Amino acid sequence: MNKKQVTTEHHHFPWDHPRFRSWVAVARACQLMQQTLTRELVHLDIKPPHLDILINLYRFEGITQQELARKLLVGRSNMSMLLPQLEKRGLIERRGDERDKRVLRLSLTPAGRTLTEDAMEIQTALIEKSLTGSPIEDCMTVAQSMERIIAVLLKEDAD
Amino acid sequence: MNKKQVTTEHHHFPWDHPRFRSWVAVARACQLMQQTLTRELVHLDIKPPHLDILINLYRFEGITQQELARKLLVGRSNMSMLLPQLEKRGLIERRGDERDKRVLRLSLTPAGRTLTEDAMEIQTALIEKSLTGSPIEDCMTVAQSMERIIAVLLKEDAD
DNA sequence: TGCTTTTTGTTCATCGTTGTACAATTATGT
DNA sequence: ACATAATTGTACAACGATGAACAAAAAGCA
Repeated sequence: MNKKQVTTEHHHFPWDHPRFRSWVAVARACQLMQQTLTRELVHLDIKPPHLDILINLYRFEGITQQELARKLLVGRSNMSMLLPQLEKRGLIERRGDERDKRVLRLSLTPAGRTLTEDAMEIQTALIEKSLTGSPIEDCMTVAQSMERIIAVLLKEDAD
Repeated sequence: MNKKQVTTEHHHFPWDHPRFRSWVAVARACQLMQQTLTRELVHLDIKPPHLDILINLYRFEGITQQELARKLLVGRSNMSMLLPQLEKRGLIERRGDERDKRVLRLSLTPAGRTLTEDAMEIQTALIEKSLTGSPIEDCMTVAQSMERIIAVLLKEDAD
C-alpha cells in the first residue's frame, strides 16, 4: 500500500480530511489568541470586543453604529450595549448628526485615543510574537486563504 | 517619494504590518465560519459549542469532563453547564467511575451518535465549500502556521 | 402632500463563557 | 496514620452576543 494512493482512500471521519484538520487548527489558534489577548489587556481594563471597537474608531472617525457593527460582523444591539459603557468611561463620544437625526457619529476622546494606542501596541506585540515562527510569505498565503473563505461566506450571507 | 521605499518606511499603524493584517483576516474568517455554522446547525437544534463536545465524545469515548474542557480550551464550569443539557436531551450519558468517585465518564447514546454524524457532515461540507478555493498545499501551510501559533501560546500559558 | 417602506438605534429575554467560591474525593508527605 | 495539598465537578453572579420587538426618523412613491 503506497501512500500516494490517497485519491482512492475514503475519508470516513472528518478529522481525516486535510482541510478539516487545517480548519480545526485555525479555530483553536483563534480561541487561544483571544484568551491570551484578554489576559494581556486586563491591565487596561478592556477586552477584545472593546479593542475592536476602539481600533475602528481610531481608523474611521465619525463612523456610525450601524457601519461599525457591520465591520465587526456583529449585530446593532451589541453596539447599543457596549458603546454606552465606553462613553461613560470617557473613551468615546457619540454626537448626533444634524442632517440625519437617526444616526450617532462616533469618535475617540483624547483619553480613548491614548488607551487605544497602548492597547494596539500590546496586540501587535502579541501577534508578532505568535507569528515570528512563520515567514512572511506563509503569512501571505494564510491571508489569501482567509480572504477567500471570507468572500465565500459573505456571498453565502446574501440569500 | 517612491512607493518602493517601503523598506525604510516605519510602520506607524498596526494595520500596516503584514502579520497584523494576516491575523485580522484569520479572526474574521473564524467569526464568519462560526456564524454560518450556527445557521446551518439550527435545524438539528444544536450550536457549535455542543457540536465540539459531541465530536470529542465521538472520538474519545469515556472521556472526563476535565479532559474534555482541556481539549476544548474552556473552563470546567462551562462543561458543568452544557453537559446536563445534552444529557437531558438523551444525547450523552454521564457515568461515575468506581475507582475515582470524583470523575464522570462521558459517552454518546445511539441518538447522540446519529445526531453527531449528521452534524459532522454539515460541518465538513461547509469547510470543504469554504476552502475549495485554496489548494491543499496552501491548507497545509495554514495548518503549520496555526500549529506554531498554538504551540507559542500554550507555552505562554505555562506561567 | 400623505402613505408605506426602510433605516437606525434601543430594549429585553435568552444563551454561552468566565472566574470565583465551594464540597467531595484523592494524592502527597511527614 | 494523619494532616495538608491537589483534583474534579457544581453553583452562582457577571458579562458579551444574539434575535425579536419597538420607536423615531428618513426615503420612496402614489
